[in-house]
Amino acid sequence: MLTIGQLASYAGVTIRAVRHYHQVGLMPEPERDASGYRTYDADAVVRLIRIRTLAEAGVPLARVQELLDADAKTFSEATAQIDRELRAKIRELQEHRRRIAQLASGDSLAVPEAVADYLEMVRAIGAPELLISAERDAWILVAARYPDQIAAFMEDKVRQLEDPRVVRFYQSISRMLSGDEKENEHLVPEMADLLVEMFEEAAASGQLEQQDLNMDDSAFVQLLDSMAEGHPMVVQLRQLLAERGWIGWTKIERA
Amino acid sequence: MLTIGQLASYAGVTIRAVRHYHQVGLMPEPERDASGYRTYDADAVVRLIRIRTLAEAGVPLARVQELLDADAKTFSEATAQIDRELRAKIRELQEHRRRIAQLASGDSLAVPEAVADYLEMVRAIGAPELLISAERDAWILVAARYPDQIAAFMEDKVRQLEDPRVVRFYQSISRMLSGDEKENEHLVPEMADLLVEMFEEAAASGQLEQQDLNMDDSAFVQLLDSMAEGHPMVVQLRQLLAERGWIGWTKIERA
DNA sequence: GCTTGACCTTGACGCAGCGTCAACCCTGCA
DNA sequence: TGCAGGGTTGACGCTGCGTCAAGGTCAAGC
Repeated sequence: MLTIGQLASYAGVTIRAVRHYHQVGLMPEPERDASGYRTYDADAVVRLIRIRTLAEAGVPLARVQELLDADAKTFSEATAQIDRELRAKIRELQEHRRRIAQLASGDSLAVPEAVADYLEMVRAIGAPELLISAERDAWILVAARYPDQIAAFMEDKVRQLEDPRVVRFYQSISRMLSGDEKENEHLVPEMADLLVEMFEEAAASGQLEQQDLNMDDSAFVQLLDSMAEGHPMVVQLRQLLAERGWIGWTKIERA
Repeated sequence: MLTIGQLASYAGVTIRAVRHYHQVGLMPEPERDASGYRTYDADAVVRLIRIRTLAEAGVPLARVQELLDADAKTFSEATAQIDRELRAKIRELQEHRRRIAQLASGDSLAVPEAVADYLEMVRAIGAPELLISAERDAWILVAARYPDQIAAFMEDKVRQLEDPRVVRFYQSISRMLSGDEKENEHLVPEMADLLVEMFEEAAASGQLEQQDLNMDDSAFVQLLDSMAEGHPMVVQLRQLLAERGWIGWTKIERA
């Protein structure tokens, strides 16, 4: 007769594993000796080795029993099923590897490549890092909300950068952030004028209606607005724009 | 301001996941409104999306924090590390697939191929299934105890099958199991004679000493003996062998 | 006969990442 | 005012054991 330790060592498993198999009903609890020790015979070793063999092949414990007393047909069906599950897990992990590799190579966490490219252009024209980082956050939101449209949005934004006034606008922001208060008193109204000029053009060419189609979720627009309003400059600008008849920020509308 | 449901839906995760992230400290618990509801802002959405992005790439939650505020170098080291872990898991699963395939194709659970081949030969010479199944169990034990030597053991056993007396011995067992009591009274002493004859030869050619080298674990020998003693025929045979000066079963010795 | 160390016992938490009740409160709309 | 559809905390479930904790038991050496 064997103790649990001898059983476990003959079968090449841990004592804890044996007790676990008792607990889940894979092996019946054996007789106890006078002092309460479990006593095993050779058949228990054989059964335990069979269990171990299946477990080491990736068979979930919950299905080991069914495989142990399966006929050839049932057995091969079950192994085929388990193999499918193993393949699925492997595919999942490979997908993880793909994503990890993308993150490692990619510019910045959680933004699609198109956004990263756009942000690089914005940086190139001299926008401050503070703004770039704020834009990145905003576009992360947009990309999560409209994953299919983010590429089109970025095309639009890149085209807008061709307008020298847009470039001037970003550069003004840069000057504002590094400059002193006094200078900013000129700057902000100038920027408002610039924006109004562009808004009028956009309205004339029908671009404002296109905006309506894209940004149909007003709660989401409010959310993006709320991010921008973290900066006093935006608040100030929106005030001036409102005086000139334009409201909104993420989504621009005539008052 | 957002509720937890809105936050979760913007970020594309479940409410339960958000609460879990609070619990493990990945996201700080936000302010509550008058009625105890959690209230979130846009930054929370951004943070949550970043977390989701990492989690979906297979980064363990415990390391997400560290990756979120890592510089480029730390980040790439960490992702390399995680990729190694993913590869290791994939290898493990592939090993499981290999084993499952072996089991599916193999003759019988948990026996090495050499044993399965030997058992097939035993079956071919007309041994009864009961004995084959008992032999299989015994060899499962031996293979687990001496994995490196099992192939050599099988070579020995296959060679033994070339002796016509061994074949006759197995066939006698077959007759015994199917025959009636009266006939067995002759059979068992005959079998004992046959065994003694072979033992004497083995002793003369020095094969018994080789046995000593292989079976050095006396507790294990006892274990195997105990399996055989499940059958009254073995008990009877051992009695007769003992009278003729031979003791043991798994390991044969002169009295 | 006593100590020592190795082995046995049960019980319970821990791990990863949430899913899924349960039982109850809050809010907005008809 | 009632109801549907949010929200809240709390706790168990899943997988396969590892790892304490707090003992009782056994064999061996003194």
